[in-house]
Amino acid sequence: MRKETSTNLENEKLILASCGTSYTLDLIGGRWKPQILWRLLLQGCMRYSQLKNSMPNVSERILILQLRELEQDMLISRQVYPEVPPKVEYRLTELGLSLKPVLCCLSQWGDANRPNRVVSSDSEVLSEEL
Amino acid sequence: MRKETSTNLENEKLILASCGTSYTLDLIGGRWKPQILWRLLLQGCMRYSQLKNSMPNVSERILILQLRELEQDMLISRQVYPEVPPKVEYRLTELGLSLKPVLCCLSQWGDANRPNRVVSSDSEVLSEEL
DNA sequence: CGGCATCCAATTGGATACTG
DNA sequence: CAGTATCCAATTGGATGCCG
Repeated sequence: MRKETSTNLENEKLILASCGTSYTLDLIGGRWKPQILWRLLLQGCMRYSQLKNSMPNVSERILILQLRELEQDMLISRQVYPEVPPKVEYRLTELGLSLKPVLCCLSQWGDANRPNRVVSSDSEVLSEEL
Repeated sequence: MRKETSTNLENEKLILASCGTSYTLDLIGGRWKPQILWRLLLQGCMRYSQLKNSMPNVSERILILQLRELEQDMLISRQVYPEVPPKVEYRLTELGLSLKPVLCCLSQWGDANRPNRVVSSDSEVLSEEL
């Protein structure tokens, strides 16, 4: 006979919740993934060189690795144009686009609770638009 | 004279957004932090041994490190009772409690989009993952 | 009971140079 | 233009043992 039925229920809930949370964090928690995802969210579509030039603090290898992971996780798509010079475009997939409210949620909490945060009106504008 | 005013605005927005997102992820993105946070969210208050016994897959050192980080980031509080044997209780701070909607958001997206996810009440399958 | 110290393995991050 | 390859540093994760 099992005691603590309600505790077991609580346990199942937290296991489910923490699993889902960890899964999401695994996908978007990479060092540069938020920046990549936000750029693609706001720009819609970007070439590799655009991404690279807009993120000067990340080395090419790391950027490629992050892009490959996002691609394997089906969050972004990579389209190669077979021309010379080469042209590769990245954009969010449907799954990636579905992350929008999640990213928005994370951004808002972080912006609200980050010390020494920027208090200007840009953040509110951002919150409205997203 | 600056060209591309809209592009600059876009740039500011994404910087703000990705900064806030990265900040939040830095706080909750630790390997075991989702589990800890969810436990404290659902249980309200837990002793160290409770946490440890409920998370058999994490070593003590790592668990302590994660708890220390959460404490330094003001997400959880650590209360020591000066008695013998020692007694230490962990609970969420107000800031930690404010993460609830964020964690819910992450959990829901992960649960909805995780492949091979548990669709019904299979507690056995879940037990394996913890 | 609730840790900390030590030591080690694994993963991740990164600078640089080179290529089809 | 859009990457690879190589090599190396840093961070993280973890098992074990000891302590007040």
